[in-house]
Amino acid sequence: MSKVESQTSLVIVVGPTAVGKTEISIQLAERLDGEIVSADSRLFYRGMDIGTAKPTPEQRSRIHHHLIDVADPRETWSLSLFQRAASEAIADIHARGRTPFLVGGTGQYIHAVTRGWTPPAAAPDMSLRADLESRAKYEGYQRLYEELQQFDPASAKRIDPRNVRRTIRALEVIRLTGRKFSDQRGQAEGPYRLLTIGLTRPRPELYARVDARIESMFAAGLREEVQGLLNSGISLDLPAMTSIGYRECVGVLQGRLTVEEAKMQMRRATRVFVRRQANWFKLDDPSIHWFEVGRVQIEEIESLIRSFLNL
RNA sequence: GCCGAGAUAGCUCAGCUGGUAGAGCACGCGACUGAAAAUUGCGGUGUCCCCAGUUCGAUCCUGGGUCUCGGCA
Repeated sequence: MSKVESQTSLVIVVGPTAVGKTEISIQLAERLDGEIVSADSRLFYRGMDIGTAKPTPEQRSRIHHHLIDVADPRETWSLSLFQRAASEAIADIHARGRTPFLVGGTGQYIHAVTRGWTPPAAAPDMSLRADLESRAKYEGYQRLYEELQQFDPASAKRIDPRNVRRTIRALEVIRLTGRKFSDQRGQAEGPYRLLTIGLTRPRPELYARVDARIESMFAAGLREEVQGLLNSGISLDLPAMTSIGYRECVGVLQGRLTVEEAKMQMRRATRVFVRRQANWFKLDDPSIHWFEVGRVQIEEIESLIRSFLNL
């Protein structure tokens, strides 16, 4: 068996939020006997459906989706957990003779899978983080950063001094493992044979879709969904509750924001999000096959995938 | 109609009795290896409402206009 034949073929579908990934990827999976592995840091969580624009039950009945609704919102899922679960799901789909599609908007997670990242194995230590956070607050972020410079200059060079989050993570790994953070983050040969489909739309069109989607989220009961989470006693500083739409609705429910203000903040935050997502997948990346949604026929993408899969 | 206040970046506004401008947000670009829809770095934005005058020089001073917002009729 040649190396190529022994490698699992993986189709990636990327693109900004609201571009139309969900529907297009389902159609492609239907035509190509595929299953979808979600690469989205918010779709893990059960009970967060409206604000995350999760694929609907109807959509999910058409195609098997993996890594959706796999966690309680009170849990914290992470890059490493995702990476492991995604590899398993892909292997499982492949073993059953079907085609895995990795679809989602969380660029970091997709790179971790496709580029064979090996993140440092030290699991998050919340009390250590809280400790370091309070030091950053009372002694200043400079102190933490100086500490990082001292113990791991290579990491310090790659992290902005004021980026307390990343500084803390690096210090955490050093503290927990006794080794430098920079020595532990690796990148292996990616384990898959890849075809990356990028979906795009002109920014103004995308922004208009975002605005419309925000309206329909409220119409569909976003506030009630958030109220339900609050009723369950969820803590507001969990990652799940930092999601766009959720934090703003909390503001409304606590009387800090009007609905109009919340919508405006959501529009802004989502547009910023769109731009930041674009940092992970560039239009001039030669390894990505870009298609403008609305101007491309699904058959065109399908036939590209077919030839990749040798069908 | 009268009396006040104002007109500066896409928006909200700052601008020391004159030397052609600035902050937040927005917008654009970048970083990211167990919080990533998180966190964070960098960068443009302009007939300083119009016309005249004073001045070597007006966003700033003077006069006139236009418009906006208050208050009183």
